[in-house]
This record gives sequence, structure tokens and C-alpha cells, in this order.
Amino acid sequence: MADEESFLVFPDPAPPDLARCLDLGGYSWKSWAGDAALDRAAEGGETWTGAIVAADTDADAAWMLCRELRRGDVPTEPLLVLVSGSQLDDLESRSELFDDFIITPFHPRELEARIRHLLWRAGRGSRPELVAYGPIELNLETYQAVVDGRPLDLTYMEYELLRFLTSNPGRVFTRETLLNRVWGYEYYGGARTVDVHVRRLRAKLGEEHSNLIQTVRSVGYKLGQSRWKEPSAES
Amino acid sequence: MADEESFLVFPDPAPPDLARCLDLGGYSWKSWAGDAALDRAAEGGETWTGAIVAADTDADAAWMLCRELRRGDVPTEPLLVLVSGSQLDDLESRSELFDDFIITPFHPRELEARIRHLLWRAGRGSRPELVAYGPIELNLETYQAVVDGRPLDLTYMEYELLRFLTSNPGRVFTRETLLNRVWGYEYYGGARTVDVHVRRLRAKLGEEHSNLIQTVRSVGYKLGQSRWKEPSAES
DNA sequence: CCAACTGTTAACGCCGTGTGAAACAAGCCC
DNA sequence: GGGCTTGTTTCACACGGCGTTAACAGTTGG
Repeated sequence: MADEESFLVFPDPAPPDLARCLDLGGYSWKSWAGDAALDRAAEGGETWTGAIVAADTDADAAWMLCRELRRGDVPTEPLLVLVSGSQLDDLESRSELFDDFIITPFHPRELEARIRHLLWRAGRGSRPELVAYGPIELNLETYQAVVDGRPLDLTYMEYELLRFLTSNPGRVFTRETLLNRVWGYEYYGGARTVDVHVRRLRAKLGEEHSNLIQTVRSVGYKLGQSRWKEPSAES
Repeated sequence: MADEESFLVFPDPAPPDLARCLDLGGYSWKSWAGDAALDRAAEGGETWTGAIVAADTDADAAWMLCRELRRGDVPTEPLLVLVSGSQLDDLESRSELFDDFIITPFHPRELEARIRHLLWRAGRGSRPELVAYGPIELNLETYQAVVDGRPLDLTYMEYELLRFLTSNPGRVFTRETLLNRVWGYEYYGGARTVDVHVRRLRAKLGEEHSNLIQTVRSVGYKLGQSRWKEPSAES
């Protein structure tokens, strides 16, 4: 569930054969109407495995969408365009807008092969370095933390603490250990510091996920491993 | 430019339609029998603009040639394979052996389009001349920066800094990293230099866009990817 | 020699951070 | 089970680090 492969498909009522081919291939995908939806997606931090843009019907809108996708607001992704045979000459002046193309009507297996190859090529590229556990995802490059897709506004120490716990899920750490490994200095009288930071983290994780960080009495804290144990938070 | 574009074509008697298509496209090419000739070429320092390998007749020899070409003796070059429809499934396990493929029988204009795109990717593909993020656009050729269509008057260092940040949107960079990658020297003690340049950049970006460059406390700076849910202080 | 660019220094103000103590919950002993 | 002990959560506050900002000095080019 972490890296569900989801494709952005244009136009909104996706071409029937394209839709059927994607479904048969086991890919999840979502069709979008236009660039207006892009802004929303960019804000929400939504990302796609790639984009498939059919340019054989509404060429202008399709190329505009490609241009938007290539702007960098959304991370550069494999971009496949569908063109009709008569549009082949249009490709030359738009080289930067796509990674691969396929001519309609296309053979389903060719589409599948092209998608596979694009994904393979993308996989070899620089993949964002991230650590995740359950609903928590930490992007080490952007210093962003999200839970359930909702971005968290964490301070430096909160982020470091959450990163350490998420990197070692299920393991219990004493306060001394946490002070040593996260704060980096020898424990000298400030055990409550950890408590307070755990508290702040729990608060920012939200009511529903505050139990992700569990306290092991007389020992310390740990993250996860028993999420499905008697929630009973409601009522 | 205008250097002789010469393609390596396999097999030796090149497929007639392929040969004719290349000739019509104005490309120079040379057909080779097999891998024995490769060593000679590698020694002689001969290079090609790219390779076009027909795998629909002698598949085994074709893939072996691709493997040789990808061995690293010769710099990786655009590699296009011709396959028949029944060979599509073979591609999956050979992803690393080609850059693009085309199904035989092919339409001449599709071949031309694919060659053009491969050449474009090989040349300018890795070196974009335009980098953009949100309202920011940097023209690397004219050394001009515009935001919202309004041209900015940036100094050299400001431009370099903005270019680096815009090229890696969302990623956080420490001041030390910025000094190394943008300024290019190792420096320790003058970290405030970065602060000041960021400040000047923000000033020139204008009030409305000054928040494009975000400071991540205790870490460094990053551009964009903000999740500012700004609680409607404006309006 | 002026103008613009660049890097440094220092003062200011904010916000993250740690600490102490009080409120709270969970065991433990009698 | 009542009361005591131990450990955890919560709150409020003060210190200090960190970023911002402005002014200044060194440097280069016209």
C-alpha cells in the first residue's frame, strides 16, 4: 500500500481501450479533466507513478497538460503520450514534453511493454529517500512528514525523534538511549525532555494516530507494532 | 553540431525497409555483421550516434549485440530495437538492453519520430535549457529569470543560487551544502553568506513570492513544496 | 573613481527547546 | 480496597539558539 502504482490519465473520460488495457494490466489509474486539478494535486503532495496523455482527440489540451506536468511542480515522471499517425510530425517540436509515445490505435501489449519500460527506466533513476511505517511517511530530502497523506508541521527535534522511532519500528528505547541517539549527548538529568517531545509528537499526529507511539512503562517508548489492539478511543 | 550522424545497424544486410527509411531521413549508417566487429570499433575509438538493432529475424544475435553495446566499453548510446509483435514479451526481461523499441512492420514516420526523440534525449535530454517551478522560470541560455512573466534583475550569485534551488524543488539543503554546490568551495564559518543571499533573492522575488524559498529551521533552505495552510490572515 | 556585486559582522526578535512542578494514572503493600 | 509509591502526562515559563535584517568593507569592472 505504500507505493501503489497510480497513473494520471488524460482526458477525463479515459479512452475505453486505454482504460481497459490499464485495468487488465493491473494498474491503478485516475483520469483527470484538466490542469485545474493539477494545482490541487501539487498542494496535496499527491504523486503519480506516471502519466498517460491521449493527444489524439484534444491535442491542445493534452500538450498543455504535458507542459504543466513538466514544470517541476510535480516531480518529473514518466510521461507517455498517445498520438494518431497524422500527429507524428508534431512530436518533433515537443520533444521535451514526453518520454515515450505510442500510435493509436495501439496494440494492448505494446502499451503494456512501453509502460513497463518507462517504469523500469524511472526506477533506476533517483528515487526519493524516504522512511515509512504504517500511515507515517518521512521524506528525508524535503524534511516533510505526512500521516495519512496529511502533511505534518514538525519542528526539527520532533522530526528527528519521529525519524528515529520510525526507522526502528517496534523496538523499545529507553529515554537514555533516545537522548543519546537522537539528541546526541550523554544523559544528565533531563529525562522529562523525552516525555515532552513525545507528547508534542502525539498531539501533532492527531487523536487517531497518537497511539502509534506507545509508552512501555518503566522502560521507555516504542513506535507501532500494536495498532489494532483495542482502540476503544471512541465513545 | 552538424557532425556526421552515423548509426550502427544490425544485421549486416540491413532490412530493406529500414535501410530505405534511414536513407530517406538523411541519416548515414553502417551495417555490421556481429559482435566481432565491435571490438575493432571499440579499439579504433569509433563511435556512433546510436544503434538500431533488428531483433525480429535473428533475435539471439541481436540481443547479444545489444549486450555488447551496453557493456560499457562504448559509452551508452541511444539504442533502438526492432521487434515483431510476438516478441513483445521478451522485452520485459531485457529492459536494460535498449532505450526504445518499435514494432515491425513499422511506419517510416514512426521510426523517424523515434530516432529524433532518442537523439534529442541523448543530446539535450540531460541538459535542459529551461528550468521552471511555479511562477519561476529560468532561461539557462539567456541567463534570465522571470517570475509571473516579470523579468528579474538578478546578480550572478543570486541567479546561480536560484537555479540550484529551482532545479531541485522541495529538497532541503544545508548552508554547507549550498556553499559547496553553488559557491563551489569548502567553507566553514561564513554560513551567513547563504542567509544574506537568500534574503536578497526573496526581496527580488517580491512580497507575494518571497515564501517560495522556505527556511527549515535548524536545517537549511528549500524552494517550494510548501504546505502553508495559511489561516486566512489576508483577505 | 564610481557603481555594483559579494561577503562579513553585529544587533534584534522570534520560536523552538528544555526544565520544573503539578495533575494524573498505574502498581504495590498492608 | 484504601492509601502510598512509582511512573507518566500535561502545563506554563524562561533561556538560548537560530534566522532575519541592516549596515559596512573588500573587490571587481566599466
